[in-house]
Amino acid sequence: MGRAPCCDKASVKRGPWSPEEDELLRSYVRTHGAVSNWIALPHKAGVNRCGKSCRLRWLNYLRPDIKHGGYTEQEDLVICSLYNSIGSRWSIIASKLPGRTDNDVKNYWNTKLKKKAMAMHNQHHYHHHHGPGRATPIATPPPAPSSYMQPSPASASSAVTTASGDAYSSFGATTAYSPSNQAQTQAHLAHYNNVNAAASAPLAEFPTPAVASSWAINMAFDDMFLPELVGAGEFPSGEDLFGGFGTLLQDSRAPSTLQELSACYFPNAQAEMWADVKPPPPPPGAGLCPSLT
DNA sequence: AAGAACTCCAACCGCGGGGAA
DNA sequence: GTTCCCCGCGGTTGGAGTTCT
Repeated sequence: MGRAPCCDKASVKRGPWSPEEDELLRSYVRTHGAVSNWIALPHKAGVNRCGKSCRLRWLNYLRPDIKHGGYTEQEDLVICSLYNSIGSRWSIIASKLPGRTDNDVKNYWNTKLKKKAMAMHNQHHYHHHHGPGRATPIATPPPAPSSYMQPSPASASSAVTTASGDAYSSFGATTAYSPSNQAQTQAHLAHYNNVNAAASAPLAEFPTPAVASSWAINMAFDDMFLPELVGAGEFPSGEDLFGGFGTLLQDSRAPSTLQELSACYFPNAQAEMWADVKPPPPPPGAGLCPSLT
């Protein structure tokens, strides 16, 4: 026994919306404010459409704050990282991108971003298997700011620790930070600091969006841990955006969450972007990016 | 120039969750 | 506790537009 249809599909119009229909819906919402009953709306607004269709049209197209197209590299990163972290929870991902809708983000991912990620994944694999001498050149990542790389005593991951080439697996290297690789990490840090000391530009506390973007472009997408790249149907509970970091998240001492991690990568993002990703209260002195605070 | 192939995205569909009765 | 109804979500589709051959 199936579910009763929400409306009489035979008697309502379907397909693309006309400007007149858009205006009817827009003016109704403008007059009456937030819609409490979408099923009743078509009759009240004089639109011969299914209520669900009206809701979708409003949410995805007519809302005044909607942005279409023109995704920035920062938004790409947010989408990739959140997709990696939580999967195809488009409404949640879209909620972190002001002006974007779940449908828009989903379409963007399916039509463009996924291909971009796959292309970079393939490029990385070629580079990995054939060596740098034969590989399609992958641009050298820009220097990572030392503050990125400072491991936290209480919690850290390769996402913010290692500074080697693999360290550019910043969105999901699979090896978590551990005390045993701290020395190596510090060596990498020193290397990066030296490199940057030699450079004219001093290390910024965070990369500018442009630097962050190019950095993201150059990072190993292999390490982004995209589920389709690793053949994972579901995300194991211990795996998340930052690879083995998930296990750290399960550690009650570890205060870090996507919010905090994201804040490391997108320091200029609006605070409310991450507002509903609540970290557990950090113990004193603990934190993923203590040097950044 | 024309048809095929591909890309993009608005819209549809069915399902699950949650609140009200 | 159960049923009903609506909302919101994620997956999928259809078709317009664009690029390729």
